[in-house]
Amino acid sequence: MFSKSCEYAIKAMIFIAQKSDDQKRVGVKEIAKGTATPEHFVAKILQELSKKRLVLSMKGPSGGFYMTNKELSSSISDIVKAIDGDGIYKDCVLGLKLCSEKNPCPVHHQYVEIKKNFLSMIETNTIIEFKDKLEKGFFYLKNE
Amino acid sequence: MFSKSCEYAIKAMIFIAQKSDDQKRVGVKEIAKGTATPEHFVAKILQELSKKRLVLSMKGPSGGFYMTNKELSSSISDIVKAIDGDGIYKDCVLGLKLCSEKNPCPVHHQYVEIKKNFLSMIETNTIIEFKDKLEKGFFYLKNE
DNA sequence: AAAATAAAAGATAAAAAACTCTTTATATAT
DNA sequence: ATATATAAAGAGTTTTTTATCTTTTATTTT
Repeated sequence: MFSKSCEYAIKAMIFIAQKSDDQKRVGVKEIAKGTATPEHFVAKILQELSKKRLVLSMKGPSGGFYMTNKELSSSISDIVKAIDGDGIYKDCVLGLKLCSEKNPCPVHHQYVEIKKNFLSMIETNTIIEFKDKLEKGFFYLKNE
Repeated sequence: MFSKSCEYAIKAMIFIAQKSDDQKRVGVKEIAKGTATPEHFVAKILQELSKKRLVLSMKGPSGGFYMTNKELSSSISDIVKAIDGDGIYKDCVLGLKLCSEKNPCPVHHQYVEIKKNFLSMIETNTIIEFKDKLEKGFFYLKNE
């Protein structure tokens, strides 16, 4: 579904949302440990997220990654598009190059509906909601 | 979503269903050309499908790949499981190792419903239906 | 200003996926 | 029987993804 990079990006962003605020930042080591991701690899991904302004960062002592309300309002979809691109939006599920409404693959019409729900899911779920729900104990992130 | 191998497998099986019957078989070259897939690569995948009895094959002159009613009743899901494994059935969409009903990731409950519809789609769509529908002109396969 | 800390950048390496080529085995047709 | 056609098997190669390591740059603290 999503690439490993993308999965790591989502987990890292949720983790940063938990642990940081305007005052407090989280370092790569802590993020890697807290999300069970390879440290150097997740560092690379964080660079990318930072460059695209999905997370903020500060160098130096007491530096690290953090998010403000703006970044916290990112959806899963925003992260997916930043890391994996928009393939999930436009590619045919069977991999046909020219599949479309006018030239549909055998499952195109059925898939349209399913995709709509899936995209809606990743678009409406934002990081800040995860943070809120997690704090209320509705969900668990660190389960691996 | 699916690997390239899996996409090629699905296309190849639909193509074989179109072009072959008990008497007539299709060769790798024709399959590759008819599905716009790399010849040697799709040959490899056909070996796998043949070993797992999703398609039948005969060596020698007038040999090639073919399917009987039994093979024609395979679903997309059968092909996916044969080539990509059952990850799509059991893996967490966010990549969490221990995500489950009891220990759900933030989108688990929403995804359950979407996944149900998706799996239903790939389980109920069988190769023989594609063949029938294609012959009736409802769909187009070779559009790339 | 100097030292320390932490991300950014860049280079490298390992693993997996995608793809190609060559040889072998098997069936058919002559 | 022999020649031929075709899939099976196996051994590469290339590309992409995943992962690691090193150096540089920016910031803070002392």
